[in-house]
Amino acid sequence: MSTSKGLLSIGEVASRTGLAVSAIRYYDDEGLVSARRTPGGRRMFIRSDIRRLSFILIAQQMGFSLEEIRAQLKQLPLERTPNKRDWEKISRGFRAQLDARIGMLERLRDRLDGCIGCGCLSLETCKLYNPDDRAARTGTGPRLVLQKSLER
Amino acid sequence: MSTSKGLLSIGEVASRTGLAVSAIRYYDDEGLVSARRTPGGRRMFIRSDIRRLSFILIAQQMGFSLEEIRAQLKQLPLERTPNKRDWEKISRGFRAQLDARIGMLERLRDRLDGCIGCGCLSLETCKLYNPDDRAARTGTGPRLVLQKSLER
DNA sequence: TTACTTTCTCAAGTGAACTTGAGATCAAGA
DNA sequence: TCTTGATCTCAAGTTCACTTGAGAAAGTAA
Repeated sequence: MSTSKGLLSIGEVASRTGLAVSAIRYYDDEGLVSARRTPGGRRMFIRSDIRRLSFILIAQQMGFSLEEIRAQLKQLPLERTPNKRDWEKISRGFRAQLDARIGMLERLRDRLDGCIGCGCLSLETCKLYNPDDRAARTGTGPRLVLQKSLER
Repeated sequence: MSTSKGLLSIGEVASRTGLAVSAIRYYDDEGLVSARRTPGGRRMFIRSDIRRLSFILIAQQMGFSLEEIRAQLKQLPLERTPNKRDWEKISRGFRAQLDARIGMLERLRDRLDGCIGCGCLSLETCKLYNPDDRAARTGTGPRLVLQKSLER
């Protein structure tokens, strides 16, 4: 399967990462990884692409969109194999975002304790509604007018 | 606007919750709320529907899908106005899920500290990959084969 | 009654993140 | 060389959570 240069076929990458072949092709099209090609036109991956794809998986599980992930990955060099320092740089920004997300959920939980229990849940008075939460929304969901002004 | 019976029009509910009229109609179609109708066919909401819709908003912000939210809301009575005890029941299940989600992110963060820093991120050896995370995935994303067997 | 606003239904469109299918080509073993 | 399996491209389909648009009917204020 793997050639003399240690490159990996898409099938091999798929079985090592657990991703579907179609998903990997999609990420390649979207520029989240960039596969080389054989003279015949087949994608060939370097070993560190597995790490790249793994990063995508983990980040998705945390709730990041591919767009956000793309932004993080831009810090990695495409030519040379990323080294420990490269990954550490990403890791820090990543960790910060993760902390923020955890903090948001914790604040929400705390407010929940004092709030749903009391049965109020009324928009005007309830502390559950504050811009903090709304700004942090990810993915689809009702488009609040308020949200517009909070987009960065 | 509001009739003698204290019912609310869809426009009024929209302005009180911050939701778009179209979103409220959608939730009604999906059975997340159930509006009564005037003889003319217009939706009319009872006051506790505002609380219901507020719940939907909060739950979405926490990352729950409408399907999961629907499941939680099934515990509420549709006929009578839900009382404090009704809401408390939901709140407990809700709080438990929230704790689980926070716990998951925290475990991820802890592993991240020892893992991305080291630069391994290799699927075979990396502790970042375990069924715990995969089972908890929400929304779209790569469909892992593994995930199938973990769906409940 | 007229005018105007709000709401109605139904069909179709949107964006994210892929998957599926068709038909063709590439690469490797018997 | 032949056959088989992996891979290719490109277009179209899928799910979620809605939004948009068109055309019609309901309610309300003057």
